[in-house]
Amino acid sequence: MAADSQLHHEIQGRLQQIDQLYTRGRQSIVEALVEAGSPITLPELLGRAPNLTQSSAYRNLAMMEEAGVVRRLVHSTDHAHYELAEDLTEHHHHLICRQCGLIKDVTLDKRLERTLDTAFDKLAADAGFQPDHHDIDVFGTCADCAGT
Amino acid sequence: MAADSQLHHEIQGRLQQIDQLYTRGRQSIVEALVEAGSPITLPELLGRAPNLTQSSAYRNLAMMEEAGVVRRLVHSTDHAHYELAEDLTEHHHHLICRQCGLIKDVTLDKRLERTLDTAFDKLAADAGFQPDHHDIDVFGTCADCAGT
DNA sequence: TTGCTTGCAAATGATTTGCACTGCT
DNA sequence: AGCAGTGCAAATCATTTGCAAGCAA
Repeated sequence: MAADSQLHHEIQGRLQQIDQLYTRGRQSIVEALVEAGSPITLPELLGRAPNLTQSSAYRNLAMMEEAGVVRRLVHSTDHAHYELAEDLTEHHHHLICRQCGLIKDVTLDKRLERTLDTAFDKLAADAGFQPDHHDIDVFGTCADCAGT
Repeated sequence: MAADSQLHHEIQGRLQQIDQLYTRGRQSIVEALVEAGSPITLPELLGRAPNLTQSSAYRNLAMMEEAGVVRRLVHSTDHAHYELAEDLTEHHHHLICRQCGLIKDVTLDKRLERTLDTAFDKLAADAGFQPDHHDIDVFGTCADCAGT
């Protein structure tokens, strides 16, 4: 709970920086994302917070992405998935089930992450890129779908 | 040239396996992807092969994705990008410019790839996943946009 | 011929937007 | 009162699909 109110406070701060209020509806979105625990789609979000309206949810998610509060993931043709920004949670990657679309968060060990960052920095530099973030998605079949 | 006709032959084989012909239009798509050298969007594809029609291009790309000939990348809200399947080219990852959307292919060294695969297999196993592929996208700013 | 492919135009579905209304401050 | 936020309904835009006509085996 303490961690939660800390989170809400931090978020309010980030919204303030772009002159936005942390309204009840926006809090509902954040709470739904926290409770979900992994990236969810807009319909899923509305299911978890029925007080929300589709258009406002889209609007607020877009605004909060601006504010660095949420992140939008696009892996498939249909619904994008949303999760809290990484620096509000933890640096992590995704295990994605090709069958059902389930997305599971996973973390790599620090040493390996450091190795990767070094490798990416070098690669990017060679290509004239200035890297600022990396995503790793591992595709496969989840336990449920494997049993099909 | 030799490598190219080899490629076309291989592709024709893959299409045959799902009872599809390697028609002129489909060849145009593949040629455009080869010439592009990096993932391109549908409008870009049509620009490179003006003989193509939008709907047929979409249809054929979808079918060729089925056949394991092309891959569809979805990183942003707008147009998806298409590239040849990895086993027709080479295992690689993407450097993506946040400003202009440019996507550049890069490869990691074999040793690091092996380390990663091992790590992912372990992670996935712990989560009950059966992994079959990984994508790594490095986001940042490309040389052109950095000069803005 | 005999279907598989194509092109055109219309449909679909996620996301966005206009506008009038509600609720803070 | 005054303006940011919301909900509703209509608009967008990438992608998909139905159908009639063209092309390859």
